[in-house]
Parts: sequence; C-alpha cells; structure tokens
Amino acid sequence: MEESRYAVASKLYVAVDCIIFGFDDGELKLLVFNRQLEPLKGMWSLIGSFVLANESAEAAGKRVLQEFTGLDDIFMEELKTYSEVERDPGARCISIGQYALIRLTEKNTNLAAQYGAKWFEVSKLPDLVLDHNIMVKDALHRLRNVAQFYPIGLELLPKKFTIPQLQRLYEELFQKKMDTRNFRKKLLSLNILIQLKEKDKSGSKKGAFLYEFDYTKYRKLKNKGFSFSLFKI
Amino acid sequence: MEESRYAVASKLYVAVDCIIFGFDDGELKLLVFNRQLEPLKGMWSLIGSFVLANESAEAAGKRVLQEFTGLDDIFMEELKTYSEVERDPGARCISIGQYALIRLTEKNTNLAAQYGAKWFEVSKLPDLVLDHNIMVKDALHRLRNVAQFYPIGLELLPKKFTIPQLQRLYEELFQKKMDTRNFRKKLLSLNILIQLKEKDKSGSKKGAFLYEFDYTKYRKLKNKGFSFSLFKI
DNA sequence: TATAATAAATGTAATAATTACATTTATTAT
DNA sequence: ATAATAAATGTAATTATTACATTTATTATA
Repeated sequence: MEESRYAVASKLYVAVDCIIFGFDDGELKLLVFNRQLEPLKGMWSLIGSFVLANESAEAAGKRVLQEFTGLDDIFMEELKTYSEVERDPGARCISIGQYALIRLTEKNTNLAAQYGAKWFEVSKLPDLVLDHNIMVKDALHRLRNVAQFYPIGLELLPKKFTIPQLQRLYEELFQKKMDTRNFRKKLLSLNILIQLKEKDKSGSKKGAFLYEFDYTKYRKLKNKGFSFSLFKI
Repeated sequence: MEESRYAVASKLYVAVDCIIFGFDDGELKLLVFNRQLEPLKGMWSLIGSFVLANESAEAAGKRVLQEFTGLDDIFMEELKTYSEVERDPGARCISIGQYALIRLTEKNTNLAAQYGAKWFEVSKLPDLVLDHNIMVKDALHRLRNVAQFYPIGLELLPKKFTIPQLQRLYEELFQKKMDTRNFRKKLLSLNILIQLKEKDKSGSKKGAFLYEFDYTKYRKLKNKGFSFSLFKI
C-alpha cells in the first residue's frame, strides 16, 4: 500500500506496560516503579515504555524487562490493549499490557531496587498512575484463569522447590486453602515433577523434598491444557 | 503528564482487524472482504480500520462490524496485537486483532455482500493480505481453546437450535467426531439448555427438538469455566 | 395403508477422577 | 529421651467419563 492511503488516519502513541509478577515468602508480588522524574514524581507506576519505530511491542516489553531485571529470558505474554481515548491525560496514547512472571533472586531484586522499583505484595498494592491498577486486576484475573487450566509455577518458583511451596503458590493465587493429600496426588499425577534426593530444611525440621519441573512435559501440558480441580468451585 | 514527555517518542498508525466467525450449514465460516479499491484491488483481506483519534480500539472494531453487518450487539473480543515492524510494507502500522462471533442471517449476509465481503469456509480460505492469515490461525486457536473450557454456541447458532446442530459446531471446530450419547449427556448436564416444544424437521424425518440457551446460566458458566471432555485428548 | 428410509433419541456398565478426611514420619532443639 | 514441627501418606465414597448399539418418530413411497 502506498503511504498516501495512511495519511488520512492519525497516528497514536503506542506504549507497553509490564505487569510483572513474582512469588516469594509465600506471597504473590508485583514489581512497580517509583517515578523519580517529574511529572508525577513519586507516583507508583507499572514499568513501561513507548514502542519505538524500529521495534515490535514484544521487543519493547522485553527491552524494558531486561533493563529493570537484567534478565532476558522472561516469560511474558500479551494481556490486552488499553485504548480508551481519555486514559492518559497527557496525550492520546494506547498501551499494550503485557504480563510477565519472574523467578525472584537477590540479583534481580537488587537491580530493580537501583531503578527505583519495588516488589509489593499484590494484596497491598499502592495506587498506581493512570489505569495501571486496572491492568493489574486484569492480569491477576488472567493468571488465575491460566492456572485453572494450565500448569503454573515453573516461571515463578525457584528451579528447585518443594511441593508445599507450590501449594502455597496456588493457595495464594486462588485465595483458598487446599488439602495437602489431594494437592500432592493431583500434582504428581500430572507427571511434570521430578523428585530430587535433596531436601529443603528451611521450612521444617523434617524437611521437604525438593522437586524440579520436567520442562518438556510441562510445556506439553501447557499446550494442551487440563482441568485443575483441587477444590469445588 | 505534559505533552513534551511524549514528543520524543514516535507515533504509529494503529488499526484494528476483525476476524469474524459464523456457523452455517455445519460449516465454520469466516467473513472476508474483497478490496474494491486500489491499491491491492481484488485481494482478500480481513475487515479493519484505523483507530481514530476520538475512539477506542474496541469502538473502532464495533464500528467496522456495524458497518459490514448492520449489527451492533456482536460478540467481539480482543485477540492480540500484531506489531512486527515490517508487517505492513505501506507504513509502520500495528494492528489489534479482534475476533467476533456472529449469528448468520439472510439480512446480515446480504449486507456483507453489498460491501464486497464474502463468507468462506474456514478450511477453504483464500490468501489474505499482510499477516491476516496468521491472525485467522491465531483466532481459530483461541476459539478452540475457549471452547475447551467455556461453553460456546450462543453467539454462533440461531436462537433456536438443535443438539445435533450444536454437536456439529463442536465437531467442526475440533475436527473430531463425537459420540452423540455422551455429547448430549454432557451438554444437558451443564444446565444451560432449555428444551422447547417445537422440532426442527429440516434435518430429518423424525425432527430434532429445538433448544435455547439459558442466557443467565450460560454467562455464569462462561465466567467460571469448566472442563469440556468429550473425547480423550 | 404398509414399508422403507432416515436421523434423533436413549441406557448402561466399566473405568477413572475427585472428594473428604486423620495419622504417622523425619528431623531438630531442648 | 522428649517435645515440637511441618511433611508425607491411604482409603473409601462419590462423581464424571468413557465405550458402545438399539429403538423411536416421522416422511416418502410402494
């Protein structure tokens, strides 16, 4: 098509905003950024960026994630676009929400802190700029939805984790206590866990066996989906 | 925020493209548009539009759907954005894919035809412009995914439909034959169907009872999801 | 008016998954 | 040796899924 066809339409600012989840201490957390520049200095905000002329939205999201966490292999998926005319009083700007799941480490936590970013418990989030609180709500909703039909955990938990830890992730996400016997039975039946010889003794005197995900089987299950029934709806 | 902040970023063209599904004659169909203007005259394309300065992406999608079908209460959901730098050789343009499900009627079919649009069987789609074939593939994938965990049919079938018709929709979507006894049993167990006194005799001598969806229950089930198991995966 | 043809409608037994529920085990600290 | 703690385990009852073949209602035709 020729450029002239397009000339009649107006161009818009296009941004990405990342809704970044982590899991630590039995708590689901979200990384938010404290603006250190005017305008809106001191306000909390999701981490985002404009989509530049020479990059895709996905690339923009990855760029921002890399910058704030130092990681370049982060799980990230598009959530939805936010395009209400008045959503940004500064200028007409649509934003593509992307949610990301990251494995918290000391290293990436420190880097984030340097950038003025902070991990908040999802249940204790401050007010965020613009429509960012809505984005978080939508992302949480999506995450719950995903976890209902697809395995979750590989991206959020440390490489080696215990079954009680995994259960806490599910309980936190769904805000429900689950039965340990049934949880264990179901998770093991999925055939995506590899039991290690080691134990993690930080949580109890007895210690809990460490597990790893079987990456290949995890991916397969994530492709086909299943019904994750751990409690009556 | 002040306009100056934004001045450094470049603006992009933002479009929506609608992936419009219908179901008729036991076939899943897609509405595509034959460009009647240069450039690319005669090429098949999804129906789309630029997002205008004074409307949201959702509004742009609804506007286009209304124009081509005369309907203003169409089920439409965002699929994903397409933002590869080179996706449109005419100019840098991102597109928000939206998929829609419509109930085919003579009236809206005629209107579409007036606009040079045509319903193709999904399995016999022509080549489409740009990345539109990919959008269709993604939308089909999404539709299958949705149908695996949520009820489907209300938006695609006529208000009154038979169970065999509904089964054909599922069989078509998943490209699998299903057992009529199990299908019926499962669907009825969901409690979203209301049996009418009338029969549709167009398909057989015996005739099949017509049903309607119980809209409220359908919506509830769509909110919470379920596991739709009609065949072994 | 009996018969053939056709798709719709139905039932059941075997298997698998989910649910509800309480005790024992391994370890550390005292 | 004992107490304390979270981890790990088993089972029976219920519910859902699967596999599979015959009967039924109706129309068209012989």
